[in-house]
Amino acid sequence: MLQVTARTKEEAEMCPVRQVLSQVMGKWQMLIVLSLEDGALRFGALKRVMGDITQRVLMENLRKMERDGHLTCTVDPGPPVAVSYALTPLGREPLVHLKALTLWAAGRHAAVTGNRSRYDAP
Amino acid sequence: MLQVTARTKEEAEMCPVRQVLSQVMGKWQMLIVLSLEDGALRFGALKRVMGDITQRVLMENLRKMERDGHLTCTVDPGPPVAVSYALTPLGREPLVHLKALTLWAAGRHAAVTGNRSRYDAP
DNA sequence: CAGTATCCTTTACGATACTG
DNA sequence: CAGTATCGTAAAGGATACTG
Repeated sequence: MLQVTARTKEEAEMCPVRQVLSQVMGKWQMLIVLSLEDGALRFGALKRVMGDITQRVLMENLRKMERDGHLTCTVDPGPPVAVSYALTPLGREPLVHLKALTLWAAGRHAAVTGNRSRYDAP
Repeated sequence: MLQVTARTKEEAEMCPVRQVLSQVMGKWQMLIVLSLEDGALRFGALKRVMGDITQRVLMENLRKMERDGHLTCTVDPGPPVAVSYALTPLGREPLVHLKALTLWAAGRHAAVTGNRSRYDAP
C-alpha cells in the first residue's frame, strides 16, 4: 500500500498523501465539494445549502481549499458585492470518489445501525 | 446529489450518510482500514505500523469501528494474550474508494504544493 | 452580502501511570 | 501484551457583534 503512516507527528505533517487528502476529506471540506458539484454558489447560498455551519468555519475552510487550488473565489463588486465560489478542475477530481463513498455509506446505513444496536444491547 | 446537508446540528447527527462515513473517513479510521488491508494485525503491531498514534486513541477508534461492524476483535488467551483485529467484509467495502482517493492525493501532491506557494507568496 | 474579530465551549489528542 | 484511568493541552467549532 501507499505510504500513509508515520513514526512521529512531524513526519505525519509532512506526509504528502495526508496533506492533500486533508483538504477534501474533512467533514466540512467534503460537504463543500459536494455542494459545489453542480456549479458555483455565492457565499450566502453555500452557507444556506450546508445548513449547520457557521460563517466563520465556512470561511476558514473555503480559504484553505482556495489556497490549495481546489476552488476559486470570484468577486463581483456590487453594490451589493457578490462573491461566488466554484470548484477548479483539480477540485472536481476527487468528486467521483467522494460520491462513491457517499453512495456506499447511504446504502450501508441500515446494516451499520443494526450492528450498533447488537453491539450496545448485550 | 445525495442528501448530506442539514439545517441543525441535531439533524446533522442523524444524517445516515454522515453516520456511516464518519467511521471510515476520519484521519485515524482511514489509516486503520488501510493498515488492515492485507490481513489481521495484533494491537501492538497495528500501533507500530501506524506510528504516530497513542494507545488510547487507537483503542477508541478500534472500538468505534468494531461497534459499527467494520472490524472484528479476536482474543487468543495466552498467556500471553494475543488480540488481533481484522476487517470484516463490510469494513473492506470502502477500501477501494479510500485507496483511489489516496492514490489521487499522492499524484496531486506536487500540484497542491505549487498552489500553496503561489497563494502564499504574493 | 461578504468578511473579520472576539470569546467561549467542546472535542480530540498526547503523555503517563497502573493492572491482569 | 492488551487494556483502563487520569490529567493536561491544543485544535475545532459555535455564538455573537461589528464593518465596508
